[in-house]
Amino acid sequence: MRLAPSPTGTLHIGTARTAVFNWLFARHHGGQFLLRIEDTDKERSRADYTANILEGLQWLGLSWDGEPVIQSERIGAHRAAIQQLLDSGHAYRCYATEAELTAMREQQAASKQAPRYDNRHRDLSPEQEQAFIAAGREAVIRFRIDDSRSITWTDLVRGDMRWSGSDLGGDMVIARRAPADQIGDPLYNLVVVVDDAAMAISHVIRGEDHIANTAKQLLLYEALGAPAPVFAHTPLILNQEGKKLSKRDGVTSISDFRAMGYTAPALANYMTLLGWSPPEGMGERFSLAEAAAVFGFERVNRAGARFDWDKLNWLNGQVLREQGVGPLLQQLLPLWGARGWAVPGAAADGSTNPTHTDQAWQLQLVELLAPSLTLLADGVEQARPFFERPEPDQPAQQQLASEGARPALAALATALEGHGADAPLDADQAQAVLGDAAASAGVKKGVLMKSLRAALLGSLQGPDLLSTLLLLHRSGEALPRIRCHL
RNA sequence: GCCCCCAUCGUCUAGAGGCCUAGGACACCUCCCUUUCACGGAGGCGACAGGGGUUCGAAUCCCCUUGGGGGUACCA
Repeated sequence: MRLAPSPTGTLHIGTARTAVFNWLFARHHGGQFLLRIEDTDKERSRADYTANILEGLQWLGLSWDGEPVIQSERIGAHRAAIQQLLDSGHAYRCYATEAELTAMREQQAASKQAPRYDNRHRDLSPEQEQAFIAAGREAVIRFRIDDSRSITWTDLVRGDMRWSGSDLGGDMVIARRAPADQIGDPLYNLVVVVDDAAMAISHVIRGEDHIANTAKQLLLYEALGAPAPVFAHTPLILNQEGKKLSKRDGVTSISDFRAMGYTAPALANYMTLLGWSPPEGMGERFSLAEAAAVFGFERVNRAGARFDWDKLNWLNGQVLREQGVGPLLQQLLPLWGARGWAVPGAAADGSTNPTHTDQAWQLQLVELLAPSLTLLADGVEQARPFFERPEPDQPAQQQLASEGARPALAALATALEGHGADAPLDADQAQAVLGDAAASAGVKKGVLMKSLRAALLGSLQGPDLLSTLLLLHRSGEALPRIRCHL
């Protein structure tokens, strides 16, 4: 198997999904998963894109075998193959100019005909060729496509496929324009076939958008005398409108998903689910390794699948929680650190709160926050009020200004002082303190709780209040936050 | 225009002629848990595009229609 991305952009989710299927199939059968960087389009290829693609695959856990093949380094083999096709009469030079071809297409369009090369230079006499050359014309190299040919193959996803040679658009260009005594830059279809053959690829697994290329490539394999691989054309990932997902659809790069806080297991899981369904009883939450154990094209769907953020989000939340608070804390720590939180001697206000660097305290905080996380980044914003004193939002301000709020908080402050500002506080004790405060202030406990939440978090929504109180009390923040609203 | 492909809840899908009163997941709604939100638990809403065949019997097979998608480069 192989993945053959072209470094003309960052690792796209469609490419990544193709990689997933290749990887799954390779691992399932104990085959090899190779990489080939298709950088023959010098205009658009960039080294940083190659780096981005490799990084993305690595991050997703799609390990490949051996060193990636750099296609541009194989130009010798490509030229040799073209020479072979020229020698065997499968290919020839076409001297038609850009302008001539454009005119031809316009004429075809005007008469409502399918645009195609009319094979005008297929059987030029040596004299005619000399005339073109003498006139200073350069030539592309075209591969003969017999209109009467029928091309068939059995696709692992789509079953028996049949293509007519006459629907391939005429003799195809396999080398760019160049002086007639040279071979110009080899083009995609030729290069893919030469490289796949050289790499001994047995199964070509790629997107549905390559189906038409398959017919052309099969003809090339035949002319080159190379055995053709088995093909599997997977359905495409569609956008909300049901069209092929493209860069224009916003977030489509693996690196973007990563930056947004999506985890590799969730993304890989989701991409696998887009077009493949696990066997009965397996559930929808699985690792790549688990999927590889049972993967096969029998369970790959034929219709395109729309990308759905809701489900990805759900999966990501699942993954975040399933790993447990320890690993979750380890992932959060760098993000917190970037904000100056939980870093010894680098608290946001310049001071140091020793409790913030206490691991037991941190673990409790993560445990408190975990249920509400969708993205890892949520664990930053939601942790904020535990490291920085929050500015109450509108609803919280209203609550704090409401009747009963101040007496309730005053009573609570007193009760807390009575317990001891520095004395350890456990859940039972906190409940007792809360009960006492409500009673002595003569307010309903609901009022007290709501007001306390507003004072502590600056918001009427948030994690479990009792645990929040406990955590903030330990960091010495509970009492000050209550007092400042008195 | 031409060629090819596809078609089950809003979305992703299960279903390979009787196990289907069409199953699951996400989303949505209700309830429970919880003096908030979320998590979790229990329910609910919700689909075989249409029309012809074949068959004792069709979501499953065939044909047509409709709809959607992909391709049609001297890009990959």
